[in-house]
Amino acid sequence: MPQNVVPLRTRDADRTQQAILRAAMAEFAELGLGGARIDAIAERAGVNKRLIYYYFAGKDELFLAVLEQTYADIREAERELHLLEVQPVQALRRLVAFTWEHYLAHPEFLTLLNSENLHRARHLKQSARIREMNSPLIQTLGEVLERGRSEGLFRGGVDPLQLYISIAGLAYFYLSNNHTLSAIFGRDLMGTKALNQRLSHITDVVMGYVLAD
Amino acid sequence: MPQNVVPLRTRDADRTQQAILRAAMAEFAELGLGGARIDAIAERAGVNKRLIYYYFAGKDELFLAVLEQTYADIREAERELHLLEVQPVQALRRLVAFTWEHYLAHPEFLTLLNSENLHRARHLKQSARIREMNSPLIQTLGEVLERGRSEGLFRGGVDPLQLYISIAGLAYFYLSNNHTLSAIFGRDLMGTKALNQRLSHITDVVMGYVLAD
DNA sequence: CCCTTTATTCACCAGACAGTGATTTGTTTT
DNA sequence: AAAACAAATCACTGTCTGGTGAATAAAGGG
Repeated sequence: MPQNVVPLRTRDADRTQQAILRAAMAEFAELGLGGARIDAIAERAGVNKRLIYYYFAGKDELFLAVLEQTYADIREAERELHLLEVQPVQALRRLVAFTWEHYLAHPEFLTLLNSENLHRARHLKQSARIREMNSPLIQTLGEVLERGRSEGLFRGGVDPLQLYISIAGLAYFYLSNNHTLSAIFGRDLMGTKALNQRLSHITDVVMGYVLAD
Repeated sequence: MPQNVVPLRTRDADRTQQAILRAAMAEFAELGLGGARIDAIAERAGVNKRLIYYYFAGKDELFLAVLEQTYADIREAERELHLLEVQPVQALRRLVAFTWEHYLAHPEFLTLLNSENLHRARHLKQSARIREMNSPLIQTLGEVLERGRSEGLFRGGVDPLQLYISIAGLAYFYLSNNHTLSAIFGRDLMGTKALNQRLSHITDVVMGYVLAD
């Protein structure tokens, strides 16, 4: 019987680090940076607490590692968009739907960002890695807008960063604040039908703004 | 010399409670519910810590009291809008500007809401007071939209709640996430010029969507 | 002026929490 | 198989933190 080339190991630095990172992401997303507990992360990961300090220096460094991982995931997904390979109108619709669906599928991203903003982005500002991951999305969106304008489809003078922030905000606020919104307005916002209506509304808002009259 | 009708008192339940509430609002807004410290609130308020437990039962109850105060303030401000006394187009522009300016002037509202949503609105859900403060704004907005439609100015089929959430989201996301956004995109978002551009953009987005072609 | 009520202070606690030095145990190298 | 290294465990700590029981002092009423 041939032995595995990579034998099952009882100790595995990679596996342990991944377990810590995943556990930390869940803990930070649920409770925020302030509410998260290092002991809880260790328990979630099934790992001795000391290892968190062995692989990551401390709580703040661990939080930054989680943020970096989350941004890497989003950049990875953005790369699959291929906005320049379709018509401008379709490209914009695709960007709206992608943003909506990504936030919907990754609610932890929303709460992690909220935490980081509460702390005035002090972790992000220290991160060279995230600055290197600089997204080409804004520039791509600028090209889409310019192409649509030259074809007479879109209005001119649209700042791509403003539009990007608007698309994100239209999705983000609804999903991030759904608990207080539905508590106050007494309407279910997270059912399948409501979610579809929201995506449809967001798309209408964005297209209504961008399309030439 | 006539004695003051309301003499200067060294003890004053009202004044103490207000001081605690204000201090708590600042502390919760800066650090979130998890990061806020009762001792720090007592110190900010210049009040013995024990009084926090005397007037408010505990940390969670104090947080709820702050939330209720914040909502009361916003309802108060909304009452000054008089959306039904002006033309539909002007009414909508006024609502957009009001929302933007209120968030800008009250950044604590944004972080308090983020905290409450992190906790799945568990404080708000317990609050009878906030449910009583039910905002007539959505209904008013519905009337504005209907009036505009009947005059042929606005498109039909606009859900007032969806639109309200969109207006809020367009303002909220930009202001609440400005730290991470400017860290990532390397652009100042909080200068006077940038803020004016944002309000202008938001207004364009909303009007572009609502106005009939 | 005393008595009741209410606002405020004081001293304290039990558990939680981030972080660490020393040690053991498994894996790889020689 | 022994030495060298890396991964994981153990035992512990100083401080912080939300919360509380009891004492004290000011206001107000009769």
